[in-house]
Amino acid sequence: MTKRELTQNFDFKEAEERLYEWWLSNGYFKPEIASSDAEPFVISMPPPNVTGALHNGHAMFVSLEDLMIRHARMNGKAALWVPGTDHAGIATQLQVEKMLRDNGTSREEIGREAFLDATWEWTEKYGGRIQKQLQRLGASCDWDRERFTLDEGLSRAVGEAFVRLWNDGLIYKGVRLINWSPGLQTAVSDLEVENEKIQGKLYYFRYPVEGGEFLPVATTRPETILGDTAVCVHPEDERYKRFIGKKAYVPMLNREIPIIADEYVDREFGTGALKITPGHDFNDYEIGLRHNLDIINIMNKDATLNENAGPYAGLNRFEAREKLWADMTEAGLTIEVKPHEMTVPISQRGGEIIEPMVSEQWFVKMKPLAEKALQAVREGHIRIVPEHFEKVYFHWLENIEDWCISRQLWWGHRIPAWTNTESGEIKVNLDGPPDDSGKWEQDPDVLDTWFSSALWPFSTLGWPDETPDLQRFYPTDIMETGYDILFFWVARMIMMGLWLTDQPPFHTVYLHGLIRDEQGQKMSKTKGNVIDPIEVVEEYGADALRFTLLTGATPGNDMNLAMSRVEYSRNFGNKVWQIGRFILSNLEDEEPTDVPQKPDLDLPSRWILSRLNRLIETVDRLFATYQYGEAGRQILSFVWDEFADWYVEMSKHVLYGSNAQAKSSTRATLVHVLETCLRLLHPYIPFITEELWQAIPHQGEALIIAQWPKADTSYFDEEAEELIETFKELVVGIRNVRNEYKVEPSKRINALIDPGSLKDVLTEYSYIFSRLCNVHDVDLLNGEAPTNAAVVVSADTKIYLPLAGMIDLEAERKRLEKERNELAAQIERIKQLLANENFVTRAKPEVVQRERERLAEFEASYQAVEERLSML
RNA sequence: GGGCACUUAGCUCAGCUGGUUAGAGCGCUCGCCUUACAAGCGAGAGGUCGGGGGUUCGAGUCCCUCAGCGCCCA
Repeated sequence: MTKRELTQNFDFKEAEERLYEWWLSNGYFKPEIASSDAEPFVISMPPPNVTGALHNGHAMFVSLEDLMIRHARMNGKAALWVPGTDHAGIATQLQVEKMLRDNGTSREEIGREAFLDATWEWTEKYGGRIQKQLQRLGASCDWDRERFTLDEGLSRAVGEAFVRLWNDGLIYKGVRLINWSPGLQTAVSDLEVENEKIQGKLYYFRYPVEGGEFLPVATTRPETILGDTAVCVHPEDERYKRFIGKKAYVPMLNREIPIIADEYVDREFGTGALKITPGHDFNDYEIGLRHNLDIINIMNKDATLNENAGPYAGLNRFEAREKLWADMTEAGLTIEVKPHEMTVPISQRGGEIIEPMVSEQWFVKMKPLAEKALQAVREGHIRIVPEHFEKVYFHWLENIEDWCISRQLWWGHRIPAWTNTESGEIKVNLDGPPDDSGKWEQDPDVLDTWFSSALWPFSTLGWPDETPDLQRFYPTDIMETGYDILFFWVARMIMMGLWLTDQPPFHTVYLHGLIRDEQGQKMSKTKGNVIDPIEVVEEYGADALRFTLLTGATPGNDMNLAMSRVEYSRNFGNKVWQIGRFILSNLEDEEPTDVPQKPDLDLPSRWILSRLNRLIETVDRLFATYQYGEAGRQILSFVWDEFADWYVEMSKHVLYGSNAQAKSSTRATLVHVLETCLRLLHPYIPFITEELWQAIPHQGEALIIAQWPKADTSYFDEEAEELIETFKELVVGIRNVRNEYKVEPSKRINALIDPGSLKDVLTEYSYIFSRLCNVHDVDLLNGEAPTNAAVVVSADTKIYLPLAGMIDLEAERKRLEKERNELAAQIERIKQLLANENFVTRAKPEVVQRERERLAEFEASYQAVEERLSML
């Protein structure tokens, strides 16, 4: 490949789409790019809503999962990332219903079949948008294997799962109190209900009791009085004991109900007497079951009151509350109304208040499924990162309730159950009615969308068929998603996977946090603080967004996304680009693709290669424990703070010099270090690294399939690292002096070195001073140290900077005294440490040794500063 | 009510096998267009790591406790 002239900056707008297309068309995203016997590495993408648009949660999972996939691919694995979308029952149906309303019709009007046609049209129109947006972020998933929860294969999987669970006795149909969404007109599961704290009221009133007495009762929902089937007191409550067993009369309806006793009652709350409405309250429902109470449903599907509410029929819940209370007041039955903080159940989707209602629905019996899921994590077959979410997972599964899976919607997988119109018998059958009698009616409901999502890791690979993909790529490896759907999705996948495939669907769950705005506020349209990832990509490039998300968060913790961080990430990309430009412009005709021979390496090269290989080792260690953020920061720090700021600067002396062999060796080192860094960075910032890699000398056809670097410990070079440390200390010291004495940056000054024990190396590499702190002549000190000079000290090395006419002896004394005091404090601290016998005997030997060495250095420096002070 | 996290520089956050003088970005001060980079370079200021107690030779890091803030479940 011929070298390209690099533009001044990376033109991500031009390059991103081109590179993506190129990767895609070369089949790099497919696991088949690896050798046929390669170990697979598989991630199932959390399927976004088919008609949805990209938000930061998507950007987060793409960044993380693409990083994992690219890393695995570079490690020679058969990396497979299965993409797809979710039919999102409620959300999509709501969108289509709104469209129908806007067109002056409704789903009821056009009927089920036409509605489904309209919804398919809708998904075809708006589906695909999210895929393109994922691609803009660089998602290297295998689009040939893309799936949709409602496509034919997955629908078959859903049917199969339903049948198996039914046959195993884990699915049942029953009448129970469920969460009803009056706005959506469907049942929802416990998880789809959110509890919101509100400032409500507690209503105190008098419950009429036989014999003309009254029992004081308090309630937060007076309208449910109409559905009361008992009044309950604590069995040991002296105030009310005598009422137990008597009859009470429902206010305004005069329906007769019993007064019962149950220890559930909290004597401290309200009046200590509880009205029981089993038809509209979960706690009351439980009490009702215990006491065999009647269950009266007083509401219609739209939460208006029904005929059981007598004169209040037809009113909605809130009107009924007002009217009933007014009527009771008139009847002299009310006592008082007090402000009361309470929680109300809110629909996750519709936002309206959920009504507990008795209804016939389909349920999955969860206990047997949960048992297996608990075991899998307890026994370590599945690991959750970060670990503390395991506790959350345990707690939820240990207290799990049955899952209401039927939805009174049309968009979704229709329940494959048939009811005999004559006998009422229920049969589950996948392909049409159980027989041709014409007496079977299919259940009108569809399944909760999460039911199909729960099968995702294996249904996308072909289950229930034993396809080659299922055999090779299942179980998958990592499930990466947000902690907010741990119960909704992750736990259910684990349960279904274990039950239906006898295997954990993945061995690791990696949970990321939520993305908030810079102030830590949740992003919302109403607050107007939403950051659109696509806009960020357009302004700063996909790499910048990815790098920010990857290095700005730790597993399981929320992240506050600040645009200043995105900008910084973009700047880092630019820094990498500029290093590339510098190296390319200094290669002349050389095309080094190997590291130079070790004997040819100069000190700076030995140093940077040692640092590079340590970096690789560190990054590998961090990757092994999923610490991608820390790994990314380490790479940045190496590239910017060590490679660019020091090695590249030092290399200029050689590159601009005349020693051909030294030039060659330095060029090779520059290319090698950059090329290795590009490989390390590729999973983070795939676009700019691929573009740059193609431009510099390299082996292989594409960075995306290049080998992940391996640390070569033979490059570890403690001596070089210590020497360069000393150089850096001296250089910073000289720059500091220049700054303090306000020496013009452009002015070249001279230096006299008293090299102490480092004579040879300081002499050989004295150019470092001239190049990095603009020092003109660097000479060895001959004889007496000059008086009119500032001094920089590191251990037994001293550098004098004769600044004729600029040195204020008093200022120099102060500067050195400050330094002396700091050194003295350090020496004192270490001496105390070493005087502590416990430290010397119990601390690790290398720690003690290190402290001894440091003490020696500090003492040498101290002595030098002291000497200098005495001369001034 | 139960459970789980969090509290580190002015702001936003790293710091996961306990071990140099606790780091970064933004912001702030001073100085620089030094032929890869002003999306940059150089030099700085700024923190008793929420309070208290404990374990340890040694604690931002482990344990207990209190406080504050947040999330999940009921």
